[in-house]
Amino acid sequence: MSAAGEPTGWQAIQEDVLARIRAREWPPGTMIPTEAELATEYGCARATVNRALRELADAGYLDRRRKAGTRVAALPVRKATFAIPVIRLEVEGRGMAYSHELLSCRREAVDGALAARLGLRTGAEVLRIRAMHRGDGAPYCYEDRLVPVAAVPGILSADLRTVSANEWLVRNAPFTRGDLEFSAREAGPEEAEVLGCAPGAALFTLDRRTWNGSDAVTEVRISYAPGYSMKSEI
Amino acid sequence: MSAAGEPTGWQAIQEDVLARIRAREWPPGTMIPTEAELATEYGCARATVNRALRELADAGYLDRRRKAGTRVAALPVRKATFAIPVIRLEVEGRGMAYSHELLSCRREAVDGALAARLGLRTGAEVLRIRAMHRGDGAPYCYEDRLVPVAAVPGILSADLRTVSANEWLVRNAPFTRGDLEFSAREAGPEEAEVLGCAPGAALFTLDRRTWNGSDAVTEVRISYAPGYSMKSEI
DNA sequence: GCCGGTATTATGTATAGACATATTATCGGC
DNA sequence: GCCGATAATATGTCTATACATAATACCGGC
Repeated sequence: MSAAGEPTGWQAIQEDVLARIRAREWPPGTMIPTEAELATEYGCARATVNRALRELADAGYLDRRRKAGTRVAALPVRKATFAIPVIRLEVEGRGMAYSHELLSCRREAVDGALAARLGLRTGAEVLRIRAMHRGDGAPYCYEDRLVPVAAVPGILSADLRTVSANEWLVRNAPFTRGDLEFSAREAGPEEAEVLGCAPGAALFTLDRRTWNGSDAVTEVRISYAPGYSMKSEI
Repeated sequence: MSAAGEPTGWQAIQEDVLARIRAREWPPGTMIPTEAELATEYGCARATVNRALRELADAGYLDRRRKAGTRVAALPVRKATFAIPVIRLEVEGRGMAYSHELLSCRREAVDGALAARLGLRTGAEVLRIRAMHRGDGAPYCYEDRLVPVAAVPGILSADLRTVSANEWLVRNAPFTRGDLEFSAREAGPEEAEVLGCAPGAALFTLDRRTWNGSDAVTEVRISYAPGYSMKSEI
C-alpha cells in the first residue's frame, strides 16, 4: 500500500542535510559539522556521510575543501541535465511514430576554414549528409551533418536510408569528447522549405561537434521545427 | 613539469573501462566481467570497482542490474549538463561588466488559468517583475517574472533595483523542485524594444517554474538577446 | 610584526568484510 | 511441458580502519 516510502541509509542523510539547508538551520555561507560529527549524530560510519555530502557538493549545494571543511553554498548553482538520446528515441518518447528520410548524401572536399575547425587537411574528404526526422509524418527536425571519411570509414558502407546517420554514428562511432551549443536562429529559405515553416521563423538549434581523440568524428546542426522545446526538471 | 598526470585509483579504473568500451573490447550490448572479477584483475577492492562503474552507469555508458550483471549500453544516452547560475555571474563569467535595471514591479491578482498553473486561489496576489540584464551596457536578457506574495513575503521588502529579483530569489527563496523549458520564440513588439532587436527576431528563451513543497515560488521567462547561445561539453 | 617551517585537521580514497536486495536459474511436483 | 518454490548470484550498501592529501593554524626565529 505504501507508495514510495522514506529513503534509508545515505539517501536519508542526504535528504536530511538538504532539508536543514533549506530550513536555514545552516544558512548559506556557513560551515556545517564535520563528517565525523555528522556520523556520530546520525549513528553511522563516516563513509556513509561522505557519500551523502559528496553528491550534494557535486550538485552545487555545498562547497567542500580539505581541512577547511564543508560550507553551504551562498549562491547554489543549479545544474540542469538534458539527456540527448538518438532522435528516433526522442520522437518515440513523445509518443509519435518516427520516420526519417535522407535528403542528400555526397562526398565533398573541405575548404580552409572548415578544415581548420575540424582539424583536417585542406582538401580532406567528408561526407555531407542532410536528413529529415519526422514524428507522425510531420517535420520534427532537420539534420545537416559532416563526417570526415578518414576518421569514420565505415560510414561509406552504411545504408543511411534504413538507419539515420544520427543513430548509425551513435552505434558505431565512439567519441571521447564533444561540444554542444544551443541557440535560436531564423529559418533560412532551405530550412523553411524542408521544415514547412515561414522563412525567418524562430528555430531551436543544436550544433554539436565530436572528436575521438584528436580526430573529428562529426559536426552536425540540428534545426528543430517551430514549437519544439527542450524540457528538464531540477 | 608534468601537466596533468595519469589519474589513479578509481578514476584510473573508470578510464580504463571506458577505453575498453570505446575500443570495442566490450561491444555495445555485451556483458562485462563482474565487480569481483574486475577487482581481481585490477588488484583492488570491489568497492573501488563499484565506484568506478556506478558513475559510468549514471552517465549512461553501462546498464547495471542486480544478479543480471553489467552490460554495455547499446545506445548510450549522452547527458549534457548546464550550470544555471545567477545571471550576474553568467554575464561576468563571459568577461562583461554586469548591470541590470528594474523595468516594472507591481502587485497583481492572478486570474483563473494562471492561478491554476501556480496552484493559487483565484485572486491571489503576485508580484510581477520585469527587468533587463546587461553586459557591457548591451542587452543580455529580458526577465519577466511572477512571484506569489504569500509564498515569498520577504520579496516585498527587497530592493530589487540593487539586487536583481533573480539573485535575490536564489539567495533567499529555497525551492525543492522546478521545471525548465528551453525554446526559440519570435520577438514580440515589447521584447524587440527592450532588447533592441527587430520584431520577429529569434530569441532563445528559458521558462522556469519552481516550487517549495507545494507552494509556487516563482515563474519566470528569460528572453536572451539575439546571438545568445548556451554551450556545454560532453 | 613578518616569514617560513611544522603540526594539525577535514576531506578524499582505499580496504576487507558483512549483510541486504533484486533477479535469475534451478529443481520438484504435477 | 508448465508452474511455483527455492537456491544461487551480482550488485547495492554499510562498517571500521587506515593512510593520503591539501590547506589551515601555530609557533619560533628574526
